[in-house]
Amino acid sequence: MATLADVARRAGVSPATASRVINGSSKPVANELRERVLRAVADLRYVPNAHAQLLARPQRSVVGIVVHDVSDPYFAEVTRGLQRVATERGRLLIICNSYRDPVRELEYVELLRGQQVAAIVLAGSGYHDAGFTTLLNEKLAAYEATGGRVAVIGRHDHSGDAVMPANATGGELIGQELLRLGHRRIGVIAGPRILTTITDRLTGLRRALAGQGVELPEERIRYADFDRDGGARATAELLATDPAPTAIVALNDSMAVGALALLRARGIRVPQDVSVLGFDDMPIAADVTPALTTVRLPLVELGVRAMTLALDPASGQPRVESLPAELVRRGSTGPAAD
Amino acid sequence: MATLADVARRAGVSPATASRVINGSSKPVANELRERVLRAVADLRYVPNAHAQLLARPQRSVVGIVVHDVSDPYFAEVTRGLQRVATERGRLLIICNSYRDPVRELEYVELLRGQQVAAIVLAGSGYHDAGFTTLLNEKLAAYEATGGRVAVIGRHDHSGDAVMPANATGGELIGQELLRLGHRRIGVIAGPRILTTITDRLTGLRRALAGQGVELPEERIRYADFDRDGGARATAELLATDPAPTAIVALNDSMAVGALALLRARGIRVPQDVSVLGFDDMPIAADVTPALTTVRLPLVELGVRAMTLALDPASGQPRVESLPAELVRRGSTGPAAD
DNA sequence: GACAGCCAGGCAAGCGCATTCCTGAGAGCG
DNA sequence: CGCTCTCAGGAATGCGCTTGCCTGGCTGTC
Repeated sequence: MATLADVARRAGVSPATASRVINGSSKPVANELRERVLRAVADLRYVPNAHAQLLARPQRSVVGIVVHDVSDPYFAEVTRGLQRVATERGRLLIICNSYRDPVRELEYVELLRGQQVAAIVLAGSGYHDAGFTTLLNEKLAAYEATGGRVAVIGRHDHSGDAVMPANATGGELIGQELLRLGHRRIGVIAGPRILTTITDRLTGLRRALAGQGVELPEERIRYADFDRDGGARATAELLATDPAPTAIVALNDSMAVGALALLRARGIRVPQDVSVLGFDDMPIAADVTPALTTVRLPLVELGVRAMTLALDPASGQPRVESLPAELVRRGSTGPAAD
Repeated sequence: MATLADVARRAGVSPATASRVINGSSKPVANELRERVLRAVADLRYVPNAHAQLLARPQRSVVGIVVHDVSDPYFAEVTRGLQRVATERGRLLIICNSYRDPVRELEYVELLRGQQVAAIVLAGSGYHDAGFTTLLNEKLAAYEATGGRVAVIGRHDHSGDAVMPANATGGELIGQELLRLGHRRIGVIAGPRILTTITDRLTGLRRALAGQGVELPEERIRYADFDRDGGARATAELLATDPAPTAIVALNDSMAVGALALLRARGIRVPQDVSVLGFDDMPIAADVTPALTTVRLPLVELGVRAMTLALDPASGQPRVESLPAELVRRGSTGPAAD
């Protein structure tokens, strides 16, 4: 790799001068020298060593984000928002997938810290694990103590800047809609127990139902993998309960799609025999059949806000922005069967 | 940020010793000193400055990938494969989205080069743009000249290691299936004209059809945005041609989903009135209604192979691996209407 | 008891760059 | 013509770290 010194030698100038013309320093350089340097840069295909630059002048321009899984549509959308703002502001993005593994999440925070990133955005649910939370906050605090910025999306486990989707409210909206349609036997596909997002959504749902005296017994809650197949499996289990639920609530859309697929395979009609509801309103939700009734979360906006928070100068106290949830009625829900 | 020197001072040793215990150097260090250093590291929450490390010992451990758009399901899957291998081998991944902009792609290659990444993987279609191709190859060559490794997925514009999905074969498979079902008036939703992937798929399709004397006139090919809405718009245009096509081939699944949505909105039955075919077999393809007949590309495998190629030591000559395409028949296709 | 051999740990160089400080040459003025 | 002021460009330093090399104290052997 060609170095600054190579460029300088070829141009017949000192490295200092070469550096100045390459960086457009305020210090004036004679036109002839400038051109010689530029030509040498082109000839040598010189690209500055970013590590050396960062060592010499520690300005942090990279932002790290830790998401559960970019290929999950939820995070794909959130990431799109994060990316948009980062790019607009000329920041490079390092995307790390934790695959919902708290240990890996911790490792990535450490790694990002070593990379001297300007900010870290943690996107996705927190974990019900006090030990983990303590450790995470310690690491985050150490990072912030050195000027690093942190923003989180949808998690309670960090007390700094955060943008929060209305998970509980979304749960309530679903509960109200179910009651309106006369459902009282409700099955829930809940995703991994360890995620706080799940608890939040479940709590909202429970609250709404309890208002009308409807219970959510533990046997009608299935903790499944957060994807399509997890949803299908959980649906099969719920159908095996007796009496079977008249409505199935999946706590994200991927699992709802799995539920739809299994019901179709079993010849069970949606919504005539059973209603299905999702959560998130991921892009494909309107395109499955029947189209999915779900709770819309402003996914891209979550990312946009979080990155904005992370990149704006730190304010004295933590800023928490709440983003609304909204019920989207589509074809997968109808009046209770009995 | 605490530095190595801080740690050394606190432990009462030299920076050299501290470095050695932290890196687990082969050189032995007395147990007592080792413990003192470890304690200092913990107390100070010391994390080595990755840039300084990379400067001092230029071992490149991060890999950069440039994709068109991670939130596109196609690339989400490919990225999953890339990520898997990178993680297994302990490499950090920098993901850059070019959003199908050649200029941005060039910029990212440059940036990744400056980051001293060990390898660059370019995923996604090349461009019909000779100027761009030349520039790209120049930059890539300069990068490889300094020991950088390059692998590409599904593009012809670089002569090094590559893994190629069978785009043309996939097009042929679709053509054959169409002929088998008796379709002769075929509309194509083609995605951006500038992408070589589109041309490849189109060429295969044309070849199969030409075998039976079926033509693909230019007015039945719509060059649309590569997403759902682009597919819907293009479908509306194709329906306006007279006589309307009996089958619509979308050159990726997202556009096919858009086609399905528009047809449903217009009350046109699939496959009775018109057949619809997609390309890629993205995860959701089986869950739309009717389920999408499409060409399956081993998306995750593409990523796995490419990253493997990129991380394995360079061989003398370029290695090109071809991955097969396979037709997946589902509910969206049927015999021609007339 | 003296010397060779060995090993833990420190010293210092250098990775590639930005930047401060200094030098030397030219311009301007008396 | 000589002096001072100005400014372009170069020398040198340091960012945080790794590592080759050297030192000093120890053990072992004859």
